[in-house]
Amino acid sequence: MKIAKVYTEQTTLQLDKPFSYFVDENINIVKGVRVSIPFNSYSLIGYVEDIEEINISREEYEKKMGYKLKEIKEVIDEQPLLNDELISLAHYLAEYNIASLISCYQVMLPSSLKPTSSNKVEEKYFKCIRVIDNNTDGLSEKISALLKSLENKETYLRDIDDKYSINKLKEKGKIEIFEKEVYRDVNNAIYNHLHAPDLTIDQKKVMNEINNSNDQVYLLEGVTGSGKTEIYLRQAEDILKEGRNVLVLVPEISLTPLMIQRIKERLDYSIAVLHSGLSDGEKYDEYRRIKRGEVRVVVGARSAIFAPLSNIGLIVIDEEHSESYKEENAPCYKMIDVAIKRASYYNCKIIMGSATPSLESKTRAIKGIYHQLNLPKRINELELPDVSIINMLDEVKYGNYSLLSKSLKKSIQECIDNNQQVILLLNRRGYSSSIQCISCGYTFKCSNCGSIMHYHSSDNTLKCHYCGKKINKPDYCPKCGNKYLRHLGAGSQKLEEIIKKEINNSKVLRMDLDAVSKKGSLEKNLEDFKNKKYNIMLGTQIISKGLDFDNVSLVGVINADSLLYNGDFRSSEKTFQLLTQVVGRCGRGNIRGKAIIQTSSSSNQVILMSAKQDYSSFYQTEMSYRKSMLLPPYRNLVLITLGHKDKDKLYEYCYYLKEFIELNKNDEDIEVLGPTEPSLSFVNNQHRYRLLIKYKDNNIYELLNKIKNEIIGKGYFVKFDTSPMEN
DNA sequence: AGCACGCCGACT
DNA sequence: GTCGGCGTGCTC
Repeated sequence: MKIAKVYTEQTTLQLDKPFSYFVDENINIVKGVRVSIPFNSYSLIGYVEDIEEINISREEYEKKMGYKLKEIKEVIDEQPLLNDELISLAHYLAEYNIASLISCYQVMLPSSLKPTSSNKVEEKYFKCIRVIDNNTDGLSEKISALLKSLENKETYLRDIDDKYSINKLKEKGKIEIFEKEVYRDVNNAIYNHLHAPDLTIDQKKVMNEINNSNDQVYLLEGVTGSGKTEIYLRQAEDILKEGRNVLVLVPEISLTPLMIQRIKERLDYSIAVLHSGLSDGEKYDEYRRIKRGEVRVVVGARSAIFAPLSNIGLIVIDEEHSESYKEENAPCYKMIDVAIKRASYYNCKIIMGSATPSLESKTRAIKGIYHQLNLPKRINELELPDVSIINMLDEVKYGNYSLLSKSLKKSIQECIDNNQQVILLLNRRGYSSSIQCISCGYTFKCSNCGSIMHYHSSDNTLKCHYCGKKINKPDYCPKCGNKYLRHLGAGSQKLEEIIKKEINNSKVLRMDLDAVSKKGSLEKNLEDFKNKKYNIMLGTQIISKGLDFDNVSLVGVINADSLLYNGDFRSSEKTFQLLTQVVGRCGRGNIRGKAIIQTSSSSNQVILMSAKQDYSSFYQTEMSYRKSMLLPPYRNLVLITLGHKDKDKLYEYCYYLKEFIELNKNDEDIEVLGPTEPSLSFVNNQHRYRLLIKYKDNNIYELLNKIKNEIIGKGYFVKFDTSPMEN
């Protein structure tokens, strides 16, 4: 008798175990496919983890196990969805991130192949013509010419205008029309081939260092515009020549077109793209092209790390420090961890580059876990932009309440008058933010722990997301008594209006989420900006990375403070990275770039250091802060988010759980903080609280699994994050 | 998670 | 009497 061990599509940890189903002898089934199954009183999609051959009867098995077996209703796939490497990767993901196995399979697969009941995508077919008899006897001149033109190849019916003659040929049995599968083509642009530029001395040194080393992970630290991409391209070229494949990760969907262009201009190998901006159909097709071995290079955002590419010879991770490499939903994986796992399987190198490496990665490089590489200078001896800092408090003092300082306004106008282009960064934090006194720049800090407090409009309070302290929002600034308290983070539409009104000849391109989410519009917008259809690009963080326009000579940062005061221990790091990146967007052509940073904290060290692009000072300063506060990378964190519709009950349970952890921890170095309210404290009709575990080098997984088992079945929503980016 | 079952209050 | 609120328990 055959038994299928099936995981249901339900991602809850409570159901994170296989259920046995009876498999009829006549059913063709292999492990690793999706099936339709009856479950409890309803019907679900399941994933067949294993098929077992058992030599007792169904009745005996049922008696022994104490439950009735149900039968698989339908087998959905013929072939396994994933190969052995990716199956074991799913198990690793589940274990490492304390997530259900099925949720791991679901993030790894494109939605059309996910084991869930939601939408299905089908292959796309075009009608295609094939000649079966090329004898032209008795045909008119026109029709025989057509038949000749169709010979020895397959022609899409839609490419033939003369449908009448085609029908004639078909009637006479000269041709047949069949359905041919076509891929939905997502990156069909063709670029002119470019020759490789000469390498700088630094670049040569880096290339040699990689080629002569057997280390696995390389951290390529290079200032903006230092030619990191050239290193990726050269390394990729060598690997592709050897016959091995290359996986390239970029932080945002918006950077894929540019990366693909760079690769296509230089390397003549087939490329696939994978990111969430593709339609389900496109993703399905790209996925299968990769799986069938039809592509050599895959470019994509975070989830592309699960591309079914085999024989990987190199993984490139651009802008290594990027937050977007962290998945915030279960399984809350860190892409870099997955990359390292896959690289060890294929025994290949990972090259990750950044101008501002994350503290974790830099620390690993210093310890020698990663191999440090440096590109300290911009190529062509280009100078870094000239950066000035504008104190917005002074502007207010002199009666300018606008979002634009006089100096920035003047520079924008100059730039436009000289036919050059401007990038303006407007930082905005969506749901909750801090508030700041417009007059003295005071921001509210928690009196318990010194963290920045968040404003919550629902009950007009300020809350500390670290220790949980909550106060009512004061009406006046406690420092200077001013009653104008401004929310950090103003809208991009407002700024667009101001610019249109105050700057002559401005042609503004607004790049916010709406502009990017619409399919194809991003590429078009970037292209239009490159072709100077616009002279000002205004946007949020998406414009800070990777963009490379020769004609941009001015970068303006509207409000450098908004990230700084978002109440997270990584806020300094994020601010430094963002400012350094965005300043690096200008002065990449022949003109020396200029950057203007507007801030209400003009003496803030982080802002001053990013203006100087001084990564090493920043690293020193921030590390000593992290050390004194016992924060990563000196400590590891685990964030447990719990949810329930009854807020009081949830709060009480959080305290119970905190106690539970205290009792079960086997090491004094393990500390539990909270419960605290997350910035999104009410989701899907559920309240949320979080507990934060801090630990040093202990093996925490035994404890985490105990916690998991304690929570399971109590009716609470739970999410584990073993490498949280925030607190 | 999602569904059935069951126990209680307030309606025609 | 019976409709529907949600707490509880189970899923091969």
